[in-house]
Amino acid sequence: MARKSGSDGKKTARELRGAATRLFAKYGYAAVSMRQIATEVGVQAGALYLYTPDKQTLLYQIMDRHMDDLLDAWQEESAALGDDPMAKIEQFVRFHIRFHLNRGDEIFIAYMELRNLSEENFELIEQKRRAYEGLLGDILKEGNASGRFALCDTKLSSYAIIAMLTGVSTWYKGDGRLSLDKIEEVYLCMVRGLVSEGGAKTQSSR
Amino acid sequence: MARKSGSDGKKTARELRGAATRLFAKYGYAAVSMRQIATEVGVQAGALYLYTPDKQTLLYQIMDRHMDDLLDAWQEESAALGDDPMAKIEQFVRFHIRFHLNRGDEIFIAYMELRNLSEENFELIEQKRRAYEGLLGDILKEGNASGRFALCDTKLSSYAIIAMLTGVSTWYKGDGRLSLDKIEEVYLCMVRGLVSEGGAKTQSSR
DNA sequence: GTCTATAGAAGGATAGAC
DNA sequence: GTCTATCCTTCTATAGAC
Repeated sequence: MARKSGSDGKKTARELRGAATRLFAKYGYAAVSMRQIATEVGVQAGALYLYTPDKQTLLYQIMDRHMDDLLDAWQEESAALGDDPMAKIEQFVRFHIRFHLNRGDEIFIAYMELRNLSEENFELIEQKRRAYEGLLGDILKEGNASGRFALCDTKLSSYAIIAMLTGVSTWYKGDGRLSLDKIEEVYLCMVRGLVSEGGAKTQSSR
Repeated sequence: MARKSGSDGKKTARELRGAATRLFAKYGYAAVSMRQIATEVGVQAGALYLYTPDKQTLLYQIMDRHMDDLLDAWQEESAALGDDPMAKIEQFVRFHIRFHLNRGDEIFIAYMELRNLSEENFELIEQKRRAYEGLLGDILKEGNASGRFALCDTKLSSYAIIAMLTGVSTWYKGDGRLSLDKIEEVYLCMVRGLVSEGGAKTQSSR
């Protein structure tokens, strides 16, 4: 793999993924052409195929890498946590908001472009998506079983929490009236209300 | 406007909107071709342009009609309501879930294809979308002002509630373990938890 | 490693026959 | 009101020069 001076394959590959991520998020996978991506990267369209076999694989790799990052980051973040379900869910809320706000483009793609994955690729991503949702589901189950939570419904509570947390990405603009800390605090407050329905309020450590 | 027997313009126009709605929801606006739509309708591609000036207008009309239906339906549904914010929000929750589950395709389009609207069309739709979200916002403001609710944050609560309610569309399949009634009940329960945080629980009339 | 050139398919939209 | 035929553009992906 001889390399000319002045060119850098690794860098171009990175820029390709970056450009594709930005453009897919902004205009949608189907609406973005390889030519557009090439222009953004600063190379000719044909040159892209040195770095990806096709457009579909480009989409899949963006989503797959995102899911891996997400799952790995939670592994790391949750390692030091004890057994208290309330502490766990608070950590999860903070984690989800923070992680997702830092990656607006990837999130958008992850939620909008599932249907543009090939059948096989969809299955692979869907599996990881379910694994992530299962993390929250497990916390809720534990909390409900131990009596720490009083859920309206375990499964639906997990859907509702994921939906409201992910929804932050749809309106958050870094320049608003609310700091990231304040947003986390408000969502913690709301999630506490959700998991404690019908029972005594448990004030957390925050 | 002479018309041959055996053909029916009104009917074809209706079928065009129906086919476009189904296909846009399933594959995405950008990924669907006019030829595909024509095949679904059962006419030739050229014939579509008797009923719509272009593809963009087709998308806009689907979304605009949907928003009008939504706003009109709430007008009707809320007309008989009194002043109690808790009664209002319960009605809103039921209404939103029921309305949206009956129109999975339109919802999907309304939330996924905003970015494929032209700039002017986007503004028009966005205006109606904000009007709808404002309905919930007003209920929350009233409830908070009267002390009936104890919200973590008025604006964010409305975002969170809309997000969790709309999220139902993403997992609901008419054949699941949960009936529509049960789903409404669970979401009512969760929303009560959300609006009553930190204060005494108010048991509603259900 | 990137370029130009191009194959080959498909797209939106229009014209004119019937 | 619908058809066939077609214009013109754009697309993904490949071939081969440098």
